[in-house]
Amino acid sequence: MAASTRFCVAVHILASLALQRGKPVASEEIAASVGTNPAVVRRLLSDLASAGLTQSQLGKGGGAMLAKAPKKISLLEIYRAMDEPAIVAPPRSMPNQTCLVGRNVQPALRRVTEAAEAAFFATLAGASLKQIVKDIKADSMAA
Amino acid sequence: MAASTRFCVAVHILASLALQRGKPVASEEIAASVGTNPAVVRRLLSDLASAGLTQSQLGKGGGAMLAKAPKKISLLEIYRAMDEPAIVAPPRSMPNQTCLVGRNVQPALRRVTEAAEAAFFATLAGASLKQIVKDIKADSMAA
DNA sequence: TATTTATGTAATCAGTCCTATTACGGTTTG
DNA sequence: CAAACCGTAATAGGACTGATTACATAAATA
Repeated sequence: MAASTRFCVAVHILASLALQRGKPVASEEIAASVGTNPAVVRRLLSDLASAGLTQSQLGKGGGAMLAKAPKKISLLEIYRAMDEPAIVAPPRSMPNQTCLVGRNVQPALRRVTEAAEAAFFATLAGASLKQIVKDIKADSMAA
Repeated sequence: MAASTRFCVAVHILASLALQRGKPVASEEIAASVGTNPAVVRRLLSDLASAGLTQSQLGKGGGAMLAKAPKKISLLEIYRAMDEPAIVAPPRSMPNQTCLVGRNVQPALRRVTEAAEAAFFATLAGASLKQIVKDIKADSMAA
């Protein structure tokens, strides 16, 4: 699978914005930190803005800014904004419905996987962008 | 992303074996229940055998069987046997190491994502193949 | 022993998704 | 009006999935 790296990059972007405290940051500047193309950053920023996490200022001197305080942005919100697919992907072809197992395995399994995904999300919900920013600063102190 | 469906299919396969109570089941028969190609089933079975969850009998009248009791097979073991990639994929290109954020975001983020993945795995570890089989039977009763 | 049935594995192919890149229209500042 | 910047679409290269075919090997059986 070519797994999506969007979530990690989105966190990187938001952390960069948080460290600028309201000053608009150009997509080109962010892209230089992430190590990717400005258009990629703008595309992610577009999704983050739709989710209400950022806002952009057009025109000269413009750029992206946080729309909420870092403390109020949970990692789950960021994850959701990326519209990632389910962690556990169901089979592509329909199982044989005339078979006892084929008819019932996937619903039975889904009950467990949904609980597991919920546990995953709950952990992300418990961490905020502020914590990430704090960790970034702490790492810089230690070095 | 073309997410992997291997885990769900593997559970389907193992549930089919569990319901046969030790009688070897041919890959063709399993494939008919799953709705896929026998070679796909054999490939998954190969991974499951490597993980010690199944064993195969070659030759005429052969097929696959469980190597352990359903009660002793957790969904986490099955998931691990599929060798799925990490749930949260790190960026492909290295962030700019001369930048405070670029240097430190990913390690900081990883601490949280590892905790989230651990929560996901813990839930899978708490469920066994036996439960799935029981649910399958229960569903058939209800219908 | 020859035949039949099955597994194990490799090779290939089409389809899908991801990221990078280019391009261009629209917006705001100066 | 010119410059800087965003928003979005289109395209291309790479990577991974699952389906399929093929074939060597192993075990049961007549």
